[in-house]
Amino acid sequence: MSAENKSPATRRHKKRTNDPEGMRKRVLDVAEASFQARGYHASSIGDLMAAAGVTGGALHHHFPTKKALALAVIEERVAAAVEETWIAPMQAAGSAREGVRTVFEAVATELERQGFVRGCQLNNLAHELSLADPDFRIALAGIFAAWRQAIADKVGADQQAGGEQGTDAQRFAALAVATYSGAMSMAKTAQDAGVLRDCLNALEQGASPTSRSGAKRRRRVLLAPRSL
Amino acid sequence: MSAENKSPATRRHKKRTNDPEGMRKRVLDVAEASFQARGYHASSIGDLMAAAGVTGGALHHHFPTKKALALAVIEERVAAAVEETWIAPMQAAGSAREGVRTVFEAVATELERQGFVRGCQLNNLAHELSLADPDFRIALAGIFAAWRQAIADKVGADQQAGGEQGTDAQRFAALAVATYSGAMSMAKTAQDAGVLRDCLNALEQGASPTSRSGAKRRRRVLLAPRSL
DNA sequence: GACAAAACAGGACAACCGGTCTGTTTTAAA
DNA sequence: TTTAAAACAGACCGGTTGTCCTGTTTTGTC
Repeated sequence: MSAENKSPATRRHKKRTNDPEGMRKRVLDVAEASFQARGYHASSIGDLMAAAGVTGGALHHHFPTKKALALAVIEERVAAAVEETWIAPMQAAGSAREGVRTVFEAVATELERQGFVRGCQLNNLAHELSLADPDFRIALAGIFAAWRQAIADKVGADQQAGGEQGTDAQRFAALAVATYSGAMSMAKTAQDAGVLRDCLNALEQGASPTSRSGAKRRRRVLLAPRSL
Repeated sequence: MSAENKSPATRRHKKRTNDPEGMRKRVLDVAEASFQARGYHASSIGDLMAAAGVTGGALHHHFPTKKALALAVIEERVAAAVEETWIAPMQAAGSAREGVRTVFEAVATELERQGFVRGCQLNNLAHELSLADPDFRIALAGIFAAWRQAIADKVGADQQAGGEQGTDAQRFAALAVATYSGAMSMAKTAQDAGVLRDCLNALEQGASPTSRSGAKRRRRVLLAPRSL
């Protein structure tokens, strides 16, 4: 099966192209996709090798253990995904609330377009790996913290611009992240992205009672009387 | 305790107490705990057998496959956990918002008492198994639906009592469940239940923007949701 | 008591997992 | 050119996985 490359310029057939960066990227691509679709434990390195078209020697050269591979996926790919879909749009938004709405709607639209819901990469791995290994947990917690901080920073910017005076930035950020994460969890389980819009609407409508127009809006709630 | 020597023969037999219900319960107990602590794929049936003190034959008699065992855990234990910690307290609460607050605080207090966060059983399994098998996904989706419905029903009851007139029951329920699920996800990853209180406070403070004057509330999402 | 079915014991097994090992090729510095 | 290290190939191995199988004991029914 040789005698394929008989170009006179090439004296010997180099059937191997050393491309460490490219090979590493291919492995990370496949691992990222498989971890998302099947999870960490359900993804065998044999499957990953076959899907990426790499040999065991090559894979173990770049990632000595499966844990190292997962850690690389978390630190490089999952963090980048959160950066791309949340942090950057949030910084580019006109306000924190506008940014949250934009991301929710963009994700919902994208999910409806592609027809099925794979879930949030960060939450998927966080649930499976947080208790499995402290290194995993710390890496994942860092991404959550950066995500929340980006939203809180935007609220802080809004406040310096005169808005959001009654808002606690950290709490608002926690609520936004929690709502998104939980909504994605339900969307994945129900295979229906509609719950994302439900949550966004409920969030924007305000969670405080009777915060509708017409009457004086009373915030700060705390239910008044004990009915019943 | 009664008759050890029921047989006149001197050959010793292992005294075996046939207790199908008890053995089944023991297996479910161990499986529920292990799935919660380590997840489905990371829990081997060998470990479960050892922890429950049952043999392979016994386990296989009650649960032919690992999938059947997990399905039983989901339908019997996870559903019961949601019923106990959410649905029943919600029905017993004075109002929907009061019920949500009560549950959030109760869970946060309990987590702080025991010192670490194992996460929400439903969400843990939902993330790992929703895409793994349609049977898993449907069973888990049903629990999510019942959970949301219990909250929505309470909002409906509040509305019939004169309150919550401006609230969309379904959306409110989705938001409550999403917030709890997402907050638990962060709490598990950070091993800190404080985010539960942050989210609850943000929820009660109201997420509606302060500066928005004209409440242009839209009733329905326009995008026609594609099936799936 | 007879007897079929349920309940349980425990070994066996093939497939698979993650990791290691040795060897070969490519690269780049000296 | 020499040479050491990096990059890659591919076989190999011990342990584990989930499941199946045969056999034994208990239970319920007549």
